[in-house]
Amino acid sequence: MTDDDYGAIPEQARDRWRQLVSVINEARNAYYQHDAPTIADDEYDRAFRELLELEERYPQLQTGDSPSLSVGGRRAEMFAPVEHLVRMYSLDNAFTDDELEAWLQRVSKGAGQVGDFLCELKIDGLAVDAVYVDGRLRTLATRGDGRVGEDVTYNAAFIDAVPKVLSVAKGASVKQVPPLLEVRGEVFFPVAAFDRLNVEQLAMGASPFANPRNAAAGSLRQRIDRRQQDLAEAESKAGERGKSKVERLRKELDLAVGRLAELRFTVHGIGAIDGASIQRQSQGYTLLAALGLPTSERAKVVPDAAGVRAFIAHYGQHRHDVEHEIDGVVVKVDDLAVQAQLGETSRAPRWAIAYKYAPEVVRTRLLDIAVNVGRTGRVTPFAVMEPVRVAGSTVSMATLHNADEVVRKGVLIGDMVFLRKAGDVIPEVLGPVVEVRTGNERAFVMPTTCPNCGTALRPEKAGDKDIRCPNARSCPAQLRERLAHVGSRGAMDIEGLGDKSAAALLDCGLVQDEGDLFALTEQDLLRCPFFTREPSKGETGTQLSENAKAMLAQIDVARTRPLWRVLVALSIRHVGPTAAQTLARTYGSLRAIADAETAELSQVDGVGGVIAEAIREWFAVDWHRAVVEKWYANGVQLTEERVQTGPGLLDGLTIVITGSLPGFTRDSATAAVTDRGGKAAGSVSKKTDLVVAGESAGSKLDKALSLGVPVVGPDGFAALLESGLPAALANRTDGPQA
DNA sequence: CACCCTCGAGTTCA
DNA sequence: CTCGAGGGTG
Repeated sequence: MTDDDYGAIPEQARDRWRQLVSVINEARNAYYQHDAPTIADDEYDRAFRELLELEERYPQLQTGDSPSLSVGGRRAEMFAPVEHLVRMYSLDNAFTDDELEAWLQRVSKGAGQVGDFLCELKIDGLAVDAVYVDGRLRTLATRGDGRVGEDVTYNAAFIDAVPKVLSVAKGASVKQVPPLLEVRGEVFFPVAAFDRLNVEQLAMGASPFANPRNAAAGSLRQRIDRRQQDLAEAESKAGERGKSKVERLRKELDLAVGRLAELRFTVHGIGAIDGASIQRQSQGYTLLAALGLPTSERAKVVPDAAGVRAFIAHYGQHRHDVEHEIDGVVVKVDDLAVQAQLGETSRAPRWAIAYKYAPEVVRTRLLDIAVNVGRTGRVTPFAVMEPVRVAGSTVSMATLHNADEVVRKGVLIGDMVFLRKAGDVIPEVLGPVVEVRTGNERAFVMPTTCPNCGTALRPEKAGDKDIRCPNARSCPAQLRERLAHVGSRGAMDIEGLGDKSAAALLDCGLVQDEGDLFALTEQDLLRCPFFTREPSKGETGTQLSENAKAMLAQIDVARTRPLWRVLVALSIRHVGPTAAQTLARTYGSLRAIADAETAELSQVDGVGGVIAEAIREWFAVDWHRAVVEKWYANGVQLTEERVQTGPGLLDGLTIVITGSLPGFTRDSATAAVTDRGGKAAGSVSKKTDLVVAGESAGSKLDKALSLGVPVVGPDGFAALLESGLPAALANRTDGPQA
């Protein structure tokens, strides 16, 4: 039983097809009408390929308006599709050393004798396919989907680095030029040319290219033919008036051609070849070089896995000493017989891998610096950037902390900026690429009034770097953020109460502030479309959505949360989980804390004059006290039994937990420590007694090792909770020192 | 009064 | 993760 021809088409497939068609058509329109792609090329290719596959399976889908029927559609008008003689595979990636080792293992298992490896740099450029017939360039095409690419032969004429005619070098081992030769390589801009190009782009008022790959693709895609036609046309009917137009067109053509001339080309593979036989990949390179094709001087044959590691390590150190940008190293099994033995998967050869260097710094355009108002009124500038892929995800925003920080980083709005992921997670703007400044950039000016409520901003205290919106009572941003904070994991932990629902509750007028939260009823929520859904069969009237019901249930459960969570939820300045826990433990009720003298409060460990005063001031505000009263009236528990904890197993110990531990969440692991009288600190210092490192532990582990703080794994953590520090230390994983 | 250690706050993307 | 800033110690 097959789905072919007359089988029913699953609804999913039809939906997906519609989705793909709209993505593709949209991308084509954007590209041809505005010359500005909405999606990345590989995304387009992926969508197109998926469409073809889908239509192959369900031919009924291929209606007359499918983009697949106009192969490349309008794209074909630009650059005709070219089928590669031999399919161009993509390469599997290794992002970590472990993945590299796994590949080395697989290779040695899959082949009896692997022999040499060929290591080469992975150039950040555009993969192309060149076909030479009788030594003459017949076609140059982009990689496309690996089977079919776009014909850019016309432009190839202007790329000096791509040989148009091959000839045999004197003294070469080959006797003659092969009658048919298909080579693969990378077209790229050297870093210096790339920077110049971006300066040019900016001068023309166009966006700079984010990376050399985009620049190479953009340059290769230029309609040189059309520009030439336009120029010829203008010249033929050039009156006095048309003269400036001719000049302009000529200048543009020169620029476009000049760009192509700056492209470099490095070959790194053979597709089809007639009239020559080779046994090794490296031998192939020698042959190509002998024919006058540009091969990399940096490719190196190494005898074993150790050689591979050394090559990778070397260029990891000297990444930026090369004239082009490198995103990694390609490792290939050199022996073609072994390559054949290992074979290919459906998408990539098993005999090669692309090792990608890990910590990435990319460039992108700083479009704007906007400001955000947080729950405490703090005004934080953040960078709004052209979305760019860095270290595994697409980033478009990054915090800039405060106005001083913007000045310190020296970035201007409109700058090209360096961006990285700090700790591989949090995007961080490093600074501007000053070389490509045009003078059109403008400095960021910190607003003086709140963008949300218009209140004049001011620092809380003289000398503070942060400036704040003092309108805590009615600034919409602060209200929303505070409300969402009540629901957050560190506070009352109400699932379903986040930014979105907080905004909805306020917009619909269901709450005036966080005080009304615990009085919410089903009837209330029904008045707000955000929390409702259409009635299904058999129901009458608008219904509460499942999410809304769940949120109400969570709000109900939250009424009996421990006192410290209530304290955190109130957003009292400087009172976070740690201070709240000591306060709750010391006083046992919110009333006692509200009534305490500042002198008394500041005796509490971790609470000093500033925090004590902040607490007193908070409770002195009428509407703050009203919040507490409303919560109390609606059943929120404001006291807790002071559990007399006997001497704990971990009394006086400071433990830092990093990474993920099997069987624990971050919170439950810290709770396990504090329950036993220990202190679960957030950062490692000399005072740390023990670091518990779980899966994928990060910089804290490094810090511990450098400070000589003992480190244990999950086993050690179990021992710690069971029988204390000495038992845990028996499980040290950092190489115990005496 | 330095300094170091912590905490709080804001924050990104899938 | 990073910055700012409070708390505590020498």
